[in-house]
Amino acid sequence: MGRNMRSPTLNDVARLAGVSYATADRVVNHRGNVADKSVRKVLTAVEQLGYVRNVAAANLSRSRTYRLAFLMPGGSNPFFERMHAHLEKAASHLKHSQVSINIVIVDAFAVEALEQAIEVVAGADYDGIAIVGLGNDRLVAPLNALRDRGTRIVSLVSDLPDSCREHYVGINNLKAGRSAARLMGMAHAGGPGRALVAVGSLDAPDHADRLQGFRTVLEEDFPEIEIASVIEMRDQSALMHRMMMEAWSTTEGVSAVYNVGAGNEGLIDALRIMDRPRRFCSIVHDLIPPTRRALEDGTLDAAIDQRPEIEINRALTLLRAIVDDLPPPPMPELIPAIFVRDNLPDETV
Amino acid sequence: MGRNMRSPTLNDVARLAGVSYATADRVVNHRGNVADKSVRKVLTAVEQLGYVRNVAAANLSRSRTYRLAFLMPGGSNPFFERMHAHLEKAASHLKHSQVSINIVIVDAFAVEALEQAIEVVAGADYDGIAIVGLGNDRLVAPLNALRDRGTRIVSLVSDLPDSCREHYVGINNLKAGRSAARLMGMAHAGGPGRALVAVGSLDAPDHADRLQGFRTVLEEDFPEIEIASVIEMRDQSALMHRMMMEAWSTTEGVSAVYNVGAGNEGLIDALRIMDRPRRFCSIVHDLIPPTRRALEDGTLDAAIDQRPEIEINRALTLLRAIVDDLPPPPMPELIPAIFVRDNLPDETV
DNA sequence: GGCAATTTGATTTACGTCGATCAAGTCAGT
DNA sequence: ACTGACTTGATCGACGTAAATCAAATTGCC
Repeated sequence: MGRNMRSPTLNDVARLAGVSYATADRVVNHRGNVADKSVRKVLTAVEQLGYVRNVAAANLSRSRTYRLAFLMPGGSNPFFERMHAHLEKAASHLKHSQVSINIVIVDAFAVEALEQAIEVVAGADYDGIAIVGLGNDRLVAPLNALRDRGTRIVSLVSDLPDSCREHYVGINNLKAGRSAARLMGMAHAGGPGRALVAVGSLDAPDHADRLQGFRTVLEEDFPEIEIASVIEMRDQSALMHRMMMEAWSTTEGVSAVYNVGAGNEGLIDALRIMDRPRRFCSIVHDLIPPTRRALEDGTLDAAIDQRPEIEINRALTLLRAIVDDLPPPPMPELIPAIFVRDNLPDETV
Repeated sequence: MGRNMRSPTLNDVARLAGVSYATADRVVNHRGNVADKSVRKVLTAVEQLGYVRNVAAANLSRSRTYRLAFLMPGGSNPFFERMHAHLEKAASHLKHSQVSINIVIVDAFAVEALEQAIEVVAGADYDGIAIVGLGNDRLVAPLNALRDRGTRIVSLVSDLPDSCREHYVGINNLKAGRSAARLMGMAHAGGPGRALVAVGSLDAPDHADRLQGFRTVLEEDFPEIEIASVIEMRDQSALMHRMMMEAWSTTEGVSAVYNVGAGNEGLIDALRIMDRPRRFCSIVHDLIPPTRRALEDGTLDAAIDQRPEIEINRALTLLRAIVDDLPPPPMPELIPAIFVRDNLPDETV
């Protein structure tokens, strides 16, 4: 523990290894054409000194810029709008750290569109990309091609096939669904109940996971709560409104509602009209302006949220780290956040 | 939006301003001895080009090292143990970004000890420090002295007097207490209830805030739930156990328990012994091994957590940013996390 | 108009790395 | 011992900034 612990430089390594700077450089930068004996000497010296290359100096030297792209759904989805907004903010902040970020809009749920987008970015020589993924095998080939051209890949919100990305930035949707069920169970205080469940698409792995988690916990721990019906709609707010009203009028004794996917606006409007009993529990996903307002006025009891801003930040730190060939900084697991009326963030979300 | 938008250098600024590099440097680095006219010309050019100095190059040039210190309670508190553990991890990761971190252990709740510690670090010429604060005016003078010596200050977990720090990294404890009440209310499903509340010290502003938030929500939204008694103990686990058993046997119809502070081990042991009714709600703060186990086996219903690892990470990014005189990156508000049995992180916490 | 003080320009070194180049060295096989 | 292939050493010029020096130019003041 010396006083002025200057970190060792590559020069120090070369000197200790008894080789020239050039040779040490050849080793650490994998330039090849080095005798095994020298490689060993250099690696030993690296180990011994605890040398890590000074990334700032390295990037300065090669005037490195981080060229990143984010492939994600756009348009009318308020969740992704929130994500975009934060990404823009982060991008303008990082502009002065030589990071440039392109946002590539992709149609939601559409494998072909995503496949196509991947091929487009493959031509643009990005250093790293973040993809809101789909668990479809058609993506494996183009993604591997991308990787072979030197582009690093992380998946965001929804995972890709394991082999295609270096990290997944998102929550465990099984846990999210389980948590919803737990809250709903708590809200029934041991009493019986009937729940209406709405889901965007059961093809989407995240929705399927949530529903499965939800089911499991109800069965295991709250058998007196029954799932009256699972309504599938492709995140359509208007459809949600209609079907919810219908289910409400045709189903007896509904005590709870859980929306696995999007389309919360329609659900909330329906809830406001419905003549709910005093003990009624409604749980949705994603904190967006309508759900926030509904939490505040008591129409909703809880919203499970992924904290998309945090996910964006993580994706960015991760991408920068892996582009630099550095181990990612220690970060605790992303947790499905449970929002109630009282722990909402101050900023208008 | 040109193709290869190289960021402008100080040389570009100087050229545009019609002065020499040396003069531009004098302006941006506040070295003085520059005519007002030149200052204005340079600043205009900076604005016009959107120049921001290349921090990597700057730090390389002056071989900058970030000397940071964390002043926080140590010893037997499992919450701070968790915090320490993560800080060590982060420190060893950042060692190779020229960041050195010293942890200074301070007695919890002790103003004199904190005051003394601040004076000690004042002699060590740190670039920045993070302090688990106390809202005491005795700290104002030494903290200002510190700041005048060029040390940047952020408060962590518990705030300092406003004027003494540049940022506060921590949750809003009012929201935390309110959330606890909301969950407890939900768990009573409109029925009546009596709650036992335990608190570490009402002098600690965070505990006081939590209790006040808790009270407010119960009064406003769940008037049928009554606070049977508020037991104050200085986070003593054994005392907690004893007093909880006593309160339990002397109070009729207790339906819920809320622990505002530490000492959860004692509470959990008591809960396990107590013959609780089927619908019973227990809520605590801080996810630590005992509370995690208690959530898993159903002894506890919810734990409100600050995510200390995230707080550490934020404090570190913030400190680095302000030491570099840069605006901090956009980060969403820290939210009291609600943990139930089902959204616990995988890692053993 | 002249002296001193202030302001400016020009230039240099250093920071640690990358990506080159070029000459010199080693070694195997013939 | 000679060729050709591989291996090494030495060195150089970026990258953008900090920090310093010294000489030159511009000011203010009487």
